[in-house]
Formats: sequence, structure tokens, C-alpha cells
Amino acid sequence: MTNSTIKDVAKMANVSIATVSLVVHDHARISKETKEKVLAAITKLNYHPSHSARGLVKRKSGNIGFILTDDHFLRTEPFYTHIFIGTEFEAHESEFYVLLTTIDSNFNDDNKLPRFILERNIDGIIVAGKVPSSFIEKLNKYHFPIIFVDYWPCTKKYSGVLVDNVNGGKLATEYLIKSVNKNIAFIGGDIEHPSISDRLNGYKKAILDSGGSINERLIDIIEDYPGRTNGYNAAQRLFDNNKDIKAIFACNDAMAIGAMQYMKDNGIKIPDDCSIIGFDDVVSDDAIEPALSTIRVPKMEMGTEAMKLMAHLIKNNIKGNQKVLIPVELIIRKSTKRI
Amino acid sequence: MTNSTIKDVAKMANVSIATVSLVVHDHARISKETKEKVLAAITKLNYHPSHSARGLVKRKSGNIGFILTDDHFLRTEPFYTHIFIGTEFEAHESEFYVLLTTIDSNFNDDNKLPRFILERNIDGIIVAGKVPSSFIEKLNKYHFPIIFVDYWPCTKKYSGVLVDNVNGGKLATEYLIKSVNKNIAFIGGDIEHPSISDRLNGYKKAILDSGGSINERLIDIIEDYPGRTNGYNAAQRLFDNNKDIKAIFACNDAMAIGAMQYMKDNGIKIPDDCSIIGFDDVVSDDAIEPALSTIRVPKMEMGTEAMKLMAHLIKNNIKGNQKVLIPVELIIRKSTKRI
DNA sequence: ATAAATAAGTTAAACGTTTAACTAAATACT
DNA sequence: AGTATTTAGTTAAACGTTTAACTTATTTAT
Repeated sequence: MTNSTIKDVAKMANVSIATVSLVVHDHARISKETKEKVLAAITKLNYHPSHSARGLVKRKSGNIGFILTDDHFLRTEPFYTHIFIGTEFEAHESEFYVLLTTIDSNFNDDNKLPRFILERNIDGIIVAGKVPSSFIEKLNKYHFPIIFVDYWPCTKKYSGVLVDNVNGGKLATEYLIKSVNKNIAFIGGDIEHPSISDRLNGYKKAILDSGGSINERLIDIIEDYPGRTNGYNAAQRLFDNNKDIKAIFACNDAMAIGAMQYMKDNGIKIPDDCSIIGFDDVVSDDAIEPALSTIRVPKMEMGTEAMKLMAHLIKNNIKGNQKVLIPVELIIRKSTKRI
Repeated sequence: MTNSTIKDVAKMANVSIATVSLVVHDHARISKETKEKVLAAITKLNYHPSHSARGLVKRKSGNIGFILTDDHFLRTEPFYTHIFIGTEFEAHESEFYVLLTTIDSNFNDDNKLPRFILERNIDGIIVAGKVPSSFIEKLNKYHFPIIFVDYWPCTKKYSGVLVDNVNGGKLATEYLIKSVNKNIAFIGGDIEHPSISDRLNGYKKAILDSGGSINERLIDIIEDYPGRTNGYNAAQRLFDNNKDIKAIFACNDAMAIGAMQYMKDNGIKIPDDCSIIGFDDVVSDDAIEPALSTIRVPKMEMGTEAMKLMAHLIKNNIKGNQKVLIPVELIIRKSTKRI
């Protein structure tokens, strides 16, 4: 039951350890018969190459760091948890291990970088979600590939795996235009966040493309975090201003759910009086009454894409600065008037 | 910026690499002056021992596996996420890396064990939360230490880090006895789960100790998962049966919140008509109206304790079968009548 | 004064891989 | 037939540590 090594396999298959290694790496120099012989021994002995030994000679740790802020990780909506699971899943293919760690959401110059960075025990880093800029600055000193997921800092030195927010906003708004035509509001928070502003851009684009014009009084944006309470308040301001709102596109599901609560509390029928579409497709959307229409973000896929890209960067020994856009999907449930 | 090795340090400090290694391990054989010299070089070169090289010679991976079911990890309440962060935090001390992976919540004999187990790239495993018994059976074949957190399978071959559920149930119930005296109900789900049945045991113990007797009609237990909806339904059954319930001790906060919703919907004033105490102390407790009194479970501490125990087991090369009880704390907020 | 013990290092082998350089046999080319 | 090339493997060094065994110098005991 103790680990068998390459030597045991070599002995059993009657070849040198180099041959075993070449078989493991599927090298062309090995004949079919030898390969089969070795493979049989590997299976019999349940041999797996030692991560440490391999790492030592290749001067790679075989680890990828996955970093996010603690409040993102501890958030009740497991958005980033899904992304992490995606990377972990995909790591199987490329034989990486993923080391997850959190940083302080108020990370500043006095904070230390995660241990695996200081010890250089990773071959690359995946950063999920918005992180403090002082963290990114510290990261700049290091020479491994860094991939940002769901957030791309302005410095275009790194790769990013991003939701196609503009298109998502466009899809949602286009549907609302087709079903209710006019008076479509947008509610959002944390507009500094590129994802949110892109969703707003998609909203504007859809309206302009359809021949309409932007009415700033239908757009309610706050600086604060886009959560349920702020969604509730946004809806209140909106309806106070304009009784005739026919649809709301919320920058995320949390705000949408808050806005729905306001409508319920004030006798506004969903979707008869007012349609609403969210963004993200979180677990509770289906449970809520009426079920919330939304833009589905394939969270796990973002993780797998990030890890695929990482494997590519490492294999080719490049740092990369490309942008991968993850397509989204409009999910129509019960909170929207049918077209 | 590239990694410096033990050789670089040795050269700079004018000693052999063995000396450097001995300094790093704080070995007594090294004089104070040499030690300082070496330490200075280490700092100057920002030297960190290679995880791989160390792992190779020690025949340890330096990794600890952290395993839980996917639905536990993806649950909106980040209970196990907190526990994980605790292990990750404590791992700093013992220089371990933590590899987090999920298993299928319907794990059966056809499922494969996590990769790092098959490849034997971990020195020990921490299992968080209830896992399928077929998973545990498969684990039985391996010879590394295993620690269960927040769930301890009947086979007492492994160590467990567990919430003091009995005492928690007792604390909550004792408070309710003091404040409302009589007609204190218990609602719970998944009674097979040792944690839940222990909470019920604490409830019973408190009542008996106070000279009262157990009224089965005040105890509502379902087999299903103890979530909000089931809490709502449990409260409904309870009040249908007995209008005079003065307090509810819920087996967890989710059920408590559900039960509160039922009371709000039916004009039962909290805490004037009926007090309620939950269990776990989840994030939303404070946000809910009125703020929920509960039993606080120190989640991060469970993680750190598990990792401390793991480091101990590994250092002494034992498998261990001890039980660590984590004390809980009664948190009184607004959902309970004052004593 | 000499032997024994202690202190403070050093040497060298080992851990399990990978891979460049080498070898030996078989095949292809003049 | 003799040389060049291809095929299919082997050899051996290297990766960065740890640690048992060794050395050398100093102190202590007799």
C-alpha cells in the first residue's frame, strides 16, 4: 500500500527507469510492445509519479494559486466558489494542484502576500473577483503568469477571463424592449466595477440600437455594494419618480430580488405591471416568487477556462495578456412578460 | 527575482549547505554567531526552502487534503468555507499547504477518490461535514491520518473535531427555561445526523435537569434537510397543535428563520408571544428582524483545531482517534425574552 | 598529561524524477 | 559491402533538500 516508485515499475517491466518516464510522457521513441509492458506494470503497481520529484527536476511546483478576498469567498452567494470548483476540476487535466487562499479585502502595503507566493511555490496565479490595487502592485514584482477572472485591472499586462457583460446587458434589455417596449429602467451599484458598467453599457446599446433614447431618470446608480437592500431602495426611488416604469433591468440578481420585494410590498404586480430581469443566475432565483428571469453566467466554465489558459501559458512559458470572453445566456422565467 | 537555493545562502554565509539546513531547523548544534550569519544571508537572499526538494527527501508531500461534499461547499451559508479558512490559516504554522476538493454528495462505489489521494500526494486528510459512508469505506484502505470535522462517523478509528452540540442545546434551553419557564418546543431535521440529535439531547437534558418532563408533542422532527422552508412548516405544525408555545429552540438558524417567518405571517410576536433560539450563528442572524438569538459555533476555530491536531498526528507519525470538543457560546439578541 | 566528552561544524548519500547525450541494433542508401 | 540513418532503448547527471556519520577543535575529567 506504500507508494511505488518509477524503479519498481522499471524492475517489473524489465526496462530502465528512463523508459518508464518516456512511456509516462508518451514519448515517440518507445515501441508499442515496450509501452504496453510498462503500462501494464504501472497499472499493476498503481504507480503515480511523485509530485515532489517531478517538481524538483522541472523546477516547477505543479501548483496554481487561487486568490480572492475573504469577503468574496465568504459571501453567501457562492459565485466564486463555483469558479474555484471549475479551476479545481480542470486542474485534473493538466495535473496541477490548486491552492486556495484569501487575502484581506482591505489589503494594503503592510499586508504580506500569500505564503505560496513568497515561497514561490506556485507556477501561476488565478485571481478571482475584484482585489485591492495595492495587492496587484505587489504582484507586479513576480514573474509567473497571472490570470484575472471576473475582474480585469486596467493594466493590460495580464490575461483576463471575463463575463460578456455588455452582451448580457444587451440581451436582457432587448428582451424587455420586445416585451414592454418603453420605460425600461436600470438599477445598479458599484459602478466603478467594470462588470457593472459594462452591463449598463449593454443596456444603453440595446436601447439606442432599437431607436430609443437614454432617459437618465430611468437609471438609478449608487456607489454602494449592489445588494438586496440597495435594490429595494433603488426601486423605491425609481417608482417615486415615475409611476409608469414597465420593466427593470437590475445589474445583478441580488438587487433584482430587493427590487421585487419593494414591488411586492407596494402592490406592483410582477410581471403584469412591471417586468424584471437580473444578472448572474444565483441559486435563489428559482426559489423566489415569481421565479426571476436573468442572465446566466456559467461560473464553473469561467474557472475551467481560466485553468485551461493557465496551462497553456505555463506550457509555452509565456505570461500572456489576452482576454477571454465567456458568453452568457438569457434565462426567461416568470418575472418577465412574454413577448 | 528567481528563487535562491540553499547553495546561494551557504555561499554567502561561507558555510556548508548542511549548516544552512540546520539553522533553518533551529538545530542546537549551531553556534549563535553562525546562526546569525546564516539568518542574515537567508533574509538578504529571501530564501525559502523548496517544497518539492523537502518533500522528496522527507517522503512527505507537505500537503493536507480538505474534502467535503459539493453541496456542502456550495451551500449559501458559508459554514464549511469558514472551517476551511481556519485550516488554511493554521497551515501557515506547520508549513502545510491545503488542497481543497469536493466529492459528489452521492458518492458511491463507482466514484473515484480525489486525485491527491490516488496519487498519494497528501500527508493527511481533513473531512468536513457529513460524507457518504461509501466514501469513508474507500478511505479505510489508506494509511494517512484522517480527521473529521463537524461529523464523526460511528467507526471510532479516526479523530474528530466536533461542536459541543449537547452543551449548546443545553445552554439554549436553559436560557429559555429561565425566561419563559414552560412550553418550550424543539424543531429539527435530519435527526440521523449526530449533531442534530445531540442538540436535541441537550434540550432534553436541560428540561429534565430543571425538573420538567419531556413532552413529545413539543418536539417536531422531520427526516428532511433542516432548511428555512422546513422550519416554516415545523412551526406551523407546532402551533396548529398547541397555541400556547412560549419558546422554540431550533436545531439550526435556517429552521429558526423559517419558523420566525411563520410567526410573522401569523401575528405571533417575537419574543413577546414566543421566544426563539437558533444554532450556528450564521451571517444573516444579525440582519433578520428581530435579530436572532443563537448558539455561536466558532467555525474558523474548528478549522484551526483540526489543522493543529493534524500537525501533531503527522509529526508523531500516529493516526489518532481522539475527539476534540469545541465549546459554543450563547448569543442573546432580540428574538428572546429577557430573563 | 592523557583520555574522554562535548561542541560545532562538514561530507556525502539519498529521495524520485527528467532529459541530454550516448549506444547498439536494424534498416536504408550508394 | 560499406556507410549513413533511423529506431529503440540506456546511462548518468541534475534538481534542492535532509541527516546519519564523520571530523576537528575545544573543554572536562582523571
